[in-house]
Amino acid sequence: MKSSNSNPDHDQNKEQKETHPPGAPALSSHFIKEIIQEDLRTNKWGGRVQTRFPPEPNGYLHIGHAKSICLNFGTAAEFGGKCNLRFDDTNPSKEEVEYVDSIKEDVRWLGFDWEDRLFFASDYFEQMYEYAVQLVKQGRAFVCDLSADEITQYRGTLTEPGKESPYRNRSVEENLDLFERMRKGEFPNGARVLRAKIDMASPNLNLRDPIMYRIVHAEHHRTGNQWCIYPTYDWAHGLEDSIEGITHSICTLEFEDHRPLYDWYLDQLGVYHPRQIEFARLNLNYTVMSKRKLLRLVQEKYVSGWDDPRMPTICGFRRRGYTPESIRVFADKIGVAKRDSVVDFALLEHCLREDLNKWAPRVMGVLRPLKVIIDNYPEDSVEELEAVNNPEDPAAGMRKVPFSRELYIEQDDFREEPPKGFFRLSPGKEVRLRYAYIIKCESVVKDEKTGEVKELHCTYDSETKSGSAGADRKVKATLHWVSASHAIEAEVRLYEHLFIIPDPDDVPEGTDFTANLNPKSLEVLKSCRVEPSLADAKPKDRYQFERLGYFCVDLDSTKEKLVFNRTVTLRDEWAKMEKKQKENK
RNA sequence: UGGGGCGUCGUCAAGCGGUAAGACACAAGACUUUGGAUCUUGCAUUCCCAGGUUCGAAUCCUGGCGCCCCAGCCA
Repeated sequence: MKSSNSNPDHDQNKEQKETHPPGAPALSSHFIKEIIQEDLRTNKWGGRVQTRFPPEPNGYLHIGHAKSICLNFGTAAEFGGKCNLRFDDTNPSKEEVEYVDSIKEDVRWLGFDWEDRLFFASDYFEQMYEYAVQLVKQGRAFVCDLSADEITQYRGTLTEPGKESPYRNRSVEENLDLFERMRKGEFPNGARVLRAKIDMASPNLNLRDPIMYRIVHAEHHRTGNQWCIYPTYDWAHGLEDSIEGITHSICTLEFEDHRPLYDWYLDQLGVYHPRQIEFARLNLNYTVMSKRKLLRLVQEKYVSGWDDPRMPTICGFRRRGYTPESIRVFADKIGVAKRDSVVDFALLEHCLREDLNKWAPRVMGVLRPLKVIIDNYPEDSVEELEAVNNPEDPAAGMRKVPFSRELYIEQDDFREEPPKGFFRLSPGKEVRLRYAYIIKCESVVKDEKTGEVKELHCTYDSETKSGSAGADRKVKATLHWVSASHAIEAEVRLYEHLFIIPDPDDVPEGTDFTANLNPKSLEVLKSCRVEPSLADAKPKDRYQFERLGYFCVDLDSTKEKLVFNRTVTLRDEWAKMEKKQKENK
């Protein structure tokens, strides 16, 4: 990861960098770091720290993978070590290049660099085959002719031991011959497998003569038709780690039961032997994380695709406007432990706001426009008002915003009958327009039939212009606005949690997680108005729309038609109050 | 009922025998031309439960209880 102290330039009219340099290094500690520190102290690995991120290219990466990526790349970097990007491509029937490309893009976007260490399990197929031959020669592996069903039956159950395969005691010569012929393609899919000879009575099912190779006549995205036998995960993974000289092989909890097998293979072979360490995978409330469920959301069109801004995929968060920095900080804050947990989505949003607040340029945009006419403001006059680009960063400078007689404000900022605690605009009340004047609502024009508020007639106090002597008069609220004739029309896509309840899998009998999909997770507003300084906004640019939230220019956006995604709202005390008031009724 | 893990604030999470960090969330207040940001304060007499060891236990021992994972030729 590169680090830099230079301040990115966030002037609206200049290029916005998509990513921002990482801040201070993480300081949090966890049990894996302790293991590494101890190993460094005892010089167990000759002072090396070598990790790897080993995705299977059978789907898109999600925020759970981000935790693993940050753990593997981040921890290695912290101890002066290296982390490999390795594709675990041992199952040609499920894997595709589309996925390897997206995975590389996502890891890079998160800010990590595998340098020249891009590896594929398939690069080791020949070596793995030789190791398998070695095990056969040692009498620790055999070719089994049982069918898949039979193998299942022979395996026994959680409480009963399994039975040994009738093929278990074939001679080394016969096994060698059969295994070679498996490789040559003499047998159809499923006809035979190569199995390790361990212990059919082991209480750990993984040790009941596990399968090392299966016959799969399928084209592999990298090796083509070179192979028709493919190694299983358990057989392959430790070998991959061993070949690459991994020191700490970090994986998730469900592989804890596999560690004895990982160790057994490496011990039998007498080769370099990394240490496998397991940690709890990330769960987030209000979303789902399993590849299977994510795939269903895409295939059944509940979302527009893998990069739908509501998806917990890395590309989804990217499109939504999340920053790599915020995800890295999040990964650090959630910690690493062995207990199952569900992290509050609010923490991720907190990390996002914390980052964006520092540098996102402020602009004004009105989502649901309400026309305001300043009756006592000169008809043809236009003032260019000074606006601060970012109060958190004086270096971000100022910009001009045009002000005129006809404006738009937010519909939410006006109430004909203001509820308790509402101190925005209402009939007879005063409010400040940001960077402009204090205005007073004089009258309300409504649609005769529907009663809908069409426009507001106001007057302004010319003595109260921002920055002037009379500007210090206190009013309860400051509203954002745009000049009607200068504003640019834009589409804004509003997002909420994809699911309506914290645990999407909490469903009544007979339904599934899709029953908890939030019908309001996407709302498209077509006639929003944004200030003219946004005319040159390009996809991926991020802004804070004052008082509303952070927004990101979407990939669909064009010069003619701007499209924004709401990345995250600002914290909103009033919304909270209002919600509480409603709940109390 | 076999094996492997795990149980500390609403949610994450430190703690490694010396008397419960921190973060998010929440609540109250200050400040504020973003009801944003910032600041201040509050928020586990108690660590799944019950015994025991000890001057002293969240940490050690014993016994319970609860949750997660494992019976793919997936990873």
